[in-house]
Amino acid sequence: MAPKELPKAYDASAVELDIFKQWEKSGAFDPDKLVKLDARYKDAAPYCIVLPPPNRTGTLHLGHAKMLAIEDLLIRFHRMLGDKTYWIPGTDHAALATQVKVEQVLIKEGIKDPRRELGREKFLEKVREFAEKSRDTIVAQCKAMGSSMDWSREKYTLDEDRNKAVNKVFEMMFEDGLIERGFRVVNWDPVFQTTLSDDEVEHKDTQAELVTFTYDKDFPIAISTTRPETKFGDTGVAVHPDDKRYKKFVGKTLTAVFCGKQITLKVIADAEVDPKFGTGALGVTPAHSLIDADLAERHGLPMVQVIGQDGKMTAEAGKDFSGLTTIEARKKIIKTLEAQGCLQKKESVPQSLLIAQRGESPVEQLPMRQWFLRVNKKFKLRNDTLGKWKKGDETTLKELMRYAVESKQTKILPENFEKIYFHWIDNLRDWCISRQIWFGHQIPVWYKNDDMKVGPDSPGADWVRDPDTLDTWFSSGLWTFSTLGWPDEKEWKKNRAYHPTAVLETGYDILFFWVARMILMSTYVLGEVPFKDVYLHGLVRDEKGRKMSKSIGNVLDPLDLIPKYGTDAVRLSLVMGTSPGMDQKLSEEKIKDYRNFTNKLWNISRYILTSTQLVARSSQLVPKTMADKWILGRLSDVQTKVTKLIGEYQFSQAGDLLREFTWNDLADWYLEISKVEKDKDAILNHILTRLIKLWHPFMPFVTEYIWSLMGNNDLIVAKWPEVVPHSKKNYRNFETIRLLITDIRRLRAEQGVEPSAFIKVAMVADKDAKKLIEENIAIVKQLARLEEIEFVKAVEKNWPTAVSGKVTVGLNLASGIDVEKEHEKIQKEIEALKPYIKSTEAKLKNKDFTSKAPEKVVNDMKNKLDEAKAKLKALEKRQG
RNA sequence: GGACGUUUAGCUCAGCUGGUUAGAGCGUUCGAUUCACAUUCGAAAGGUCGCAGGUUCGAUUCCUGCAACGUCCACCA
Repeated sequence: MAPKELPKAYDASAVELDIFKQWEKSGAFDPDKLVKLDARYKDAAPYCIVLPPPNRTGTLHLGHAKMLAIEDLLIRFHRMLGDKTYWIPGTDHAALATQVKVEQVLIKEGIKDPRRELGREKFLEKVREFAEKSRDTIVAQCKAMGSSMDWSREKYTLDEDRNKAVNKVFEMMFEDGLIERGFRVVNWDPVFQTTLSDDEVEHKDTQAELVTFTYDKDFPIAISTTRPETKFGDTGVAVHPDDKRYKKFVGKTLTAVFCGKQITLKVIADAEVDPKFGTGALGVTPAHSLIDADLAERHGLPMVQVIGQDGKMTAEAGKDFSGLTTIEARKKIIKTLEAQGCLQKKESVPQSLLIAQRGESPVEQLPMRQWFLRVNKKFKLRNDTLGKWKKGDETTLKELMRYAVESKQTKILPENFEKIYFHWIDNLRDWCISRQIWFGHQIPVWYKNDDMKVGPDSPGADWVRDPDTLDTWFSSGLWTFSTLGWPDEKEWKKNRAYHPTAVLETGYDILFFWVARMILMSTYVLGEVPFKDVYLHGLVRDEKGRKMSKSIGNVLDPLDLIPKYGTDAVRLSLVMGTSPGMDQKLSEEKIKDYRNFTNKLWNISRYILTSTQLVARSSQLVPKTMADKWILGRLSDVQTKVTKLIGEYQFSQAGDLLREFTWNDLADWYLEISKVEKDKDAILNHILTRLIKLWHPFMPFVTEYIWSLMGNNDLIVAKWPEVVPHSKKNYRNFETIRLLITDIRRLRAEQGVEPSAFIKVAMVADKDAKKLIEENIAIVKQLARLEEIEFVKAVEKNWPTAVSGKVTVGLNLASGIDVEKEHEKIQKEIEALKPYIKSTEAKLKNKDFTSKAPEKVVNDMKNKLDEAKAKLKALEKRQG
């Protein structure tokens, strides 16, 4: 397209698709092909990011879009800096989440109980089909966002290579005694019929009824509980060791008939019991409370399971209660106790109910035979680890996780999340890793009678495989190195340099689920951290700060926004005005603002392209005027700061600086100046070239398009502009001119002067100021719309006047002005100035201040005072 | 119960290790449409930096307490 024909408004949707295809074709996404594009990538430093793999549960939301925008920004920045960038794409099978989703879909389609009706293989077929479709959608969405990932090496948490990694790590951990099968109390989701890890269980504040009673009429100790139905499983009563009321019972074994069931209770003393709560005695239910299970273990109490996996009472509850739901049983028990006269008190208390993370179903704690990863167990390290331990040294997984962050080998941003991370680790319990769902990595263990063998392949004909699958986070934990080829020796060796990866960028909501588990896996398997930095972004919320959800109907879909405003605008709106770890309120209004900015950049480029001759890049750049020196100085300054800020993950600040330079300095001032001073082709091209590069990581599409219109190709691998030193003096001088022009414009607006009219002014200026103005006389005249500037000793009394710096300027208006009003206005300015001068003088007289404050601060203040005094003098002179 | 975060202009947010008379965008008000852009341009108004103490020559910035809002964690049954 010839530049003259460029459309007035940038049409993102008309160009984005082609640009993306061009990038893909160029090979810029592939670290091994980069060198073909530019030789500087030959021995370049590796820079690797793994994409937090989106769940294959449907489509991407704005949180994903934010993640993609930030990661692509980093990747593009580093690619331009000359790093060998490798951004690894992939998706997550998200075991339970996906299976549940598919089940819902199938139920909607009329299959009442999909798993039972279809059977494992057919059901899994449906899940895989759904997952495949999700994957296609996700990939398309990532591409629409402009993500420059290497699509030729896409990974999946459930593909064959990842399965090898999972099996291998399972075997290693089993061998080291870290993974073991055990009969323990676990979190059980009765709706989805599977175990859950502690992190998948949430607490919900509710009101519950706390009942106080004795097990039967003759029982000497009363206890309190919110869950009477579990009391069939009580095997002990715990009291505080110093509690005098119960001292005589401690160590004794009592019996009772609880609602028709004979139970045996050992009275134990444990410091964990709070003597002030309730009656000070606690009925211990080892099978249905993790806390009680701990107590029971300490005191050797047996476990009696009274609630089954279906959430109903078992035969252990006696024939009157077995088969009832827990709620039904609870009501009946209270009634029975009341009738027996055992009930002492009923009161409403706040209680935090355990519920499953997805869905609202309550979670039961049940004893079950499951697989556990032991985080507090000592084991012998297979590698030299984190520079602290040698191969063969003993430590625990918890220690590894803690030291990785403590030693700053992994830095978390924002820093306060480190505290939260440590707190989580310190309270971490063994991780239940087996799930009773079908979609996932099947546990690589085989059984034959009492024999057990670990490994993916069947040891023989009579052996049966464990039907359970692994917690989805087990495979996600390996993501940084499983995607780089581990455990395949050849692949891993090839990619070794990319690990530890540069940065993990993700939402703070999965710090524990994922970030911590990656640190666990990587330090255990490799002896090194998975990434050097963790950048945690905040959640994207609606304009009122609410979570986006389908039920509220406030969801903004990236796929709707992109065609409407352009990808660049969507990306900017997710990066600007945000800081790490802080939630962001996003409105469509904001996206529109950045669409406007995209268009501004487009028009700046359009103007330069259509009004200048393309200048060869090699041509010497000679700033001629003060304005030239000013804008180049500004550009240089912005380049330095933006480079530094992006390196520090301060994207919003970097973007703000760029925006200010682009819109304010360049468009509003320098381009207007260029219309007056002329002959700026070389300098304008120089600025545009750099500007487009600096913006590229933020808004890749429009910049790449402009780049092509400038007759170049592959901005994506262009060299990040190097910083040229500059003198600050030049542009400080020019600021004086800008200030003067703004003052005149304000005076004109105040006086209602016809904006297009050229008027006469008089100025009072000292020698230096006069020289400065004369040097820039054409600019001042044009931008302030002046017909004539007369330098005088004093401005006529009835002319509207402004004092800026050392210059006093007055408008010579043909029609009369409101002298009274003018006088008042200036008087007001004088009155505002006086207290400032007074307080500043006082500060400067204070010896404590002048002796203790840094010299620069004192000097700056002196200068300010001088300026203020000069201004006051000029104003007072004006008033007569 | 513990921990963390937030509180700055009508709205959304900057303000990094304390140092000018606290900034930006949006919105508002006034004005402008041949001449890159009305997805625009010029100008203006608008803040006792949540409250109370403390440290300091100096506090929006550091410390303590309080309040409101939010988040995470948690074995008071």
